[in-house]
Amino acid sequence: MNATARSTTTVAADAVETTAAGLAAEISTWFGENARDLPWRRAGFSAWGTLVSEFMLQQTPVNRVIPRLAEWLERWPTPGDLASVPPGEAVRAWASLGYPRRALWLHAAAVEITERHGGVVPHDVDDLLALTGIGDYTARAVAAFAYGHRHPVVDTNTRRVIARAVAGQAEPAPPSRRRDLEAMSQLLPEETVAAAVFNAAIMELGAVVCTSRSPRCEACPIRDACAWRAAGYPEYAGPKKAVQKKFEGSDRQVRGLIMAELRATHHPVTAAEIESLWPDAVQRDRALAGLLADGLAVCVDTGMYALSQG
DNA sequence: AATCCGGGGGT
DNA sequence: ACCCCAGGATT
Repeated sequence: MNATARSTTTVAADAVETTAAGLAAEISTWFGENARDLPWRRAGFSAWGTLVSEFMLQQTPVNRVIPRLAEWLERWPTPGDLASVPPGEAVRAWASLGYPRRALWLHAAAVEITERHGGVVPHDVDDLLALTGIGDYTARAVAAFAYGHRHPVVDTNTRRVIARAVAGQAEPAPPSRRRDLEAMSQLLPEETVAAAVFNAAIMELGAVVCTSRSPRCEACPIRDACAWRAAGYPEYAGPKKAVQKKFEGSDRQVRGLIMAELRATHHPVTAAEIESLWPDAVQRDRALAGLLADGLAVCVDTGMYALSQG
């Protein structure tokens, strides 16, 4: 059952109206009064800034992104500025945001924007999707937030809010591009500006109120319309998410140690220095080989490694 | 559809 | 200890 299907129910005057339009209006009003003051919400924030922020926010929490974003935009205020430096500089400046190939991909996207789009971040979702490292979420987020275009934007927060408020389930089903966009389209206001606001508003609600664990339902603007609440907060019955392997002792940890060493120095790192980072030679070699294959590290001489020079 | 890919903070 | 985080690419 979706919000539209429940819309025939007459509700008390002070209750949240449970039409799609009513839900969107309530969430957007709440957002207007409770939105966090984030850099990418400042007036005049550039489309390039939005794109950089969205890359950084791919699996890295807001609070860790903010300081790096400021550094990046001061150093590389346009795509052309980033495109003009070696990719290794982007990887170094990425610091410990995690998943450093995002830095490589962001650099590649900057080059593509410079070469194919005259240095202007494209408006068109398909043009954005064609850029390295930009997928379904980021393409729509840039089009909607940087340029105000009307597109459904679906991130993990949005998926969770819809799963609860509309579908009455504790957690969203595994991501499905078509289903997720369809569900969000049902809620998205027709009017362009209202749509852009709502895209941000529902994400914010999921980020600060309708959180994955310990949701703050008492502070939720649509608690009276929430299907999950109405159903008595049933537990999630769908397929279990795969338990991610523990970080300690993983290849990812070893890759991270090597990358930290490469970032820390401005001269090539020797094989001996890399050896000192991890005792297991097989795993160490596998990690280094992976970094070389990914282009995150390069072999500048026999047994000498560095960040990508260009 | 499943796996891989960092790192840090909340519970 | 375990979970989660404004995901995307690859197989």
